[in-house]
Amino acid sequence: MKVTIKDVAKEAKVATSTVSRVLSNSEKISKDTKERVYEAIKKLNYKPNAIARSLANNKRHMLGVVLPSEAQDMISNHFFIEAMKGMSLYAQSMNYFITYAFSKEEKDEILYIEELCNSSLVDGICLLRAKEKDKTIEFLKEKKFPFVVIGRPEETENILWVDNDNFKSSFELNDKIIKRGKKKIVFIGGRPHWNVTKDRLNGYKMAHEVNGINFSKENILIGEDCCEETGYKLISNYLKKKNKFDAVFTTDDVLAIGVMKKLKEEKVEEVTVTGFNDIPLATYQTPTLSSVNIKAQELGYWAAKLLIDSLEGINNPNKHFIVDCEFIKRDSFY
Amino acid sequence: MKVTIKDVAKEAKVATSTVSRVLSNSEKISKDTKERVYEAIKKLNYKPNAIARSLANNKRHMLGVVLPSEAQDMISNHFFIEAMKGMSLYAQSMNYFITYAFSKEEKDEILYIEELCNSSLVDGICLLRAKEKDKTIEFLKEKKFPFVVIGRPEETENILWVDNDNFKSSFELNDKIIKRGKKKIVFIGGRPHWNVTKDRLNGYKMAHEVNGINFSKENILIGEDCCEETGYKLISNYLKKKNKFDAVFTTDDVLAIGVMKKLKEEKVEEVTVTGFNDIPLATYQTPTLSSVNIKAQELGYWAAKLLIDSLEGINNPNKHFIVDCEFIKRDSFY
DNA sequence: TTGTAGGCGTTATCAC
DNA sequence: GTGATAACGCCTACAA
Repeated sequence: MKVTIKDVAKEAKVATSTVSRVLSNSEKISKDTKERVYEAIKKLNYKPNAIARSLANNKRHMLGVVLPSEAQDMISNHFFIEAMKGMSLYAQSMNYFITYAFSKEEKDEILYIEELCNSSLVDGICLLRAKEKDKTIEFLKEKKFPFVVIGRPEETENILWVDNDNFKSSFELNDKIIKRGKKKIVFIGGRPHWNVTKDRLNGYKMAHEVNGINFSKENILIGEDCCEETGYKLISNYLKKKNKFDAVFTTDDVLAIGVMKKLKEEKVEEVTVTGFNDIPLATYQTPTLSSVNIKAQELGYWAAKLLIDSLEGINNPNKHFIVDCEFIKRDSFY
Repeated sequence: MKVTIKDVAKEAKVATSTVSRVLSNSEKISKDTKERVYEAIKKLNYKPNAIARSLANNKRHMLGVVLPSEAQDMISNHFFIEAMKGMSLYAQSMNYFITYAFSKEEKDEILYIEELCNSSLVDGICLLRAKEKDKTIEFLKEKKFPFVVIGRPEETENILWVDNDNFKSSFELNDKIIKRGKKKIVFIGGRPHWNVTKDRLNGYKMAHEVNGINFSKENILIGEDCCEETGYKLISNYLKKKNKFDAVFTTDDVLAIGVMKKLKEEKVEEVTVTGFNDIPLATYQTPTLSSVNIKAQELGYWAAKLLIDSLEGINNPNKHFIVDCEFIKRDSFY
C-alpha cells in the first residue's frame, strides 16, 4: 500500500495540512511539530506523489524537448546529446524533469509540441534549433506557452534564447589566422540562409577589414548544405582557378573534412584548415582538424536555466544568453 | 480559463462521467450522445489534462531512462541517441512519454532512479546497459518496479531485456572471414569481464571449430578497455612476434581503428579488419572499416515495446528480445 | 501555529 | 446507457 500524506499526519498526530506545510518548508510551524512530522515521514518512508502535487499546484516541474530526427548525422547526434546533457544538468539541480521525443518530420514536430502543451504535461518547451520562419515558434508564441530556443531566432523580441556569438568567434579565429601570417583565407560555408552562416561570414569580413586586408568575393564559397561532398566540391572548383591561398576557414567540421580530403588528394600541403563544432571526428583526421567548440552542453545548460528560472520567477536580467566558443588548435593550424 | 471535462459535460448536456466514457471509447454509449459530446469537445477545444488523468487512474504513461554520463565518447553518444530514438518511436505510437536524465556518477544513477520510482512519475524504467552486479537492477527488482534492460543482464530470470545475439553475429562474421579464404584471424577484444566480449569470443572459437580450423591462444588478445590505444598496443605486441595473419576480428570499432593505425604505420597491407558498432567514424577510415551494426535504434524500440506492452498487459510471449545485427562490408574486408 | 474543508481534473463505482 | 459521487494525493484558503 502506498503511504500518503494522511498516514504521515496520523502517525505524527497532526493534520495533513501541517504535514504539507512541513514539506514545503513553511515558516509558520513550530520546531516541535516539525520534528514529529519528519520522524513520521522517516518512519513510514513517505514519498510525496509528484502527480498529485502537480494537479494541486498546477506545476509540472517538467520540461519538454523535441529533437528533429531529420538530420541524424554525426554532428547533430553529437550536438543533441551534449545539449540534452546540459539541460539535464540544470534541470536536475532545480528538481525538474525533462521529457523528449524525436519527430519524424516537421509536421510531427508541431503536433507533438501541441500535444505536450495541451495535455499540460510540461511547464515549458525547449527548441533545439531555430529555423527561419519557424512554425513551432509562431505556435508557442501565440499560445503564450513558455519556451526557449537554442539558436538565435529571427525575431528575438520577448523570447528566451541562447546561442554562441558566431560573429565574434568567427572574427577571432580569422584574426588569429591572419595574425599567424596567412595572406589569403578561403571562406567555405553551407546553408546560405541560416543566421549562423551569415554571422560567421561577417566575422570573416570584419577580421579582414580590421587587419587592413582586402578579400575578394572569389574566395567566399557557399554551398547549399554542410556535407562532406559540398566541402569537397567547393574547394575542387576553387583549385581549378589556380588561385593562391594558404588557409581555409570553414563554418563546419564536415565541410572542413571534405576540404581536407581534396587537399590531400591534390597534395596541397601546409594549408591551414579550420572547422566549427569540434566533432569527435576532428581528432581522427590527418592532420588533426582544428575546430571551434561551440559548447553544446553549455548551450543546453543555459537554455534550461533561462526557461526554468523564468518559470520559477527567478529574475534573470536577460532574455538571452551568449555562450562563448573555444578554439581548439590542432595540427591543421599551420 | 482552462476548459475541463465539466464544461464539456455542460455543453453537451450530459454528466462528466459520460464525457469520460466517450473519451475512453467505452462500449456502452449511444451514438447520439457520443456525437453530441464530440461536438462539444470540438466547440470548446477541450484537451484532457494528463496529470489529472494520471492521478485518477494511477497510470503515468511515462517511462524513465537514465543515461550514464561516465562514458561520453563517440560510441556511446551514437549508441545512446539511437537507442533513445528507438524508444521514442515506440513510446509515441503508444502515447507514452519518456523522461531522461544523465547521471554524473553511478551513485547518482541509483539516487535518480529512486527518485523516479518514489515520486511515481513514471510507470517503468529503461536501463541503457547492464553491468555486472548491477545495483540498479537489484534495486528495481527488490522494489518490484517495472523495468527493462538493454544488454543481457547477469540474472535474466523474470526480467525484461533486449540484446543482440553476440555469439551468433560473431560466429557468422568469423565464418564469413574464414570462407573468404583467410587462414589466420587475430581476435582483439576489450573488457574481459563483459558478457559481450565473452560471447563474441565464443563465436570466434565456434566458427573455427565448425570450419575445422585450429586456433591458438596466441591469437586471442584481450585488453582492459575498448579505446584506440588498446587496439594499437595489442596489435603492436602481436606484430613483434612476427606471426603470420591475414585478418583481425575486433569486438569494437575503436579497437579496430587502433589496429588499422598500426597496420598502416607498419605497411601491413590487405589484412581484413572488422569491428563492431558501425560508428560514423568507420566510413571515414582508409580503407573504410567493415563493421557489425548492432542496430541500436531497434534495441531501443524493442526495449520500449517490451516494457510498455507489459505495463499495458499486452501479452508478449517472451521476456526478452534479440535484435539481429547486420554486417556492413566495406573496403577493409579484403 | 494548527486544523477543516474544498478544490485541482479525471476516472471508477455505484445506482438507476 | 447514463448520472451522481466518491476517490486519486496533495495544496491552500479560511477558520480557530
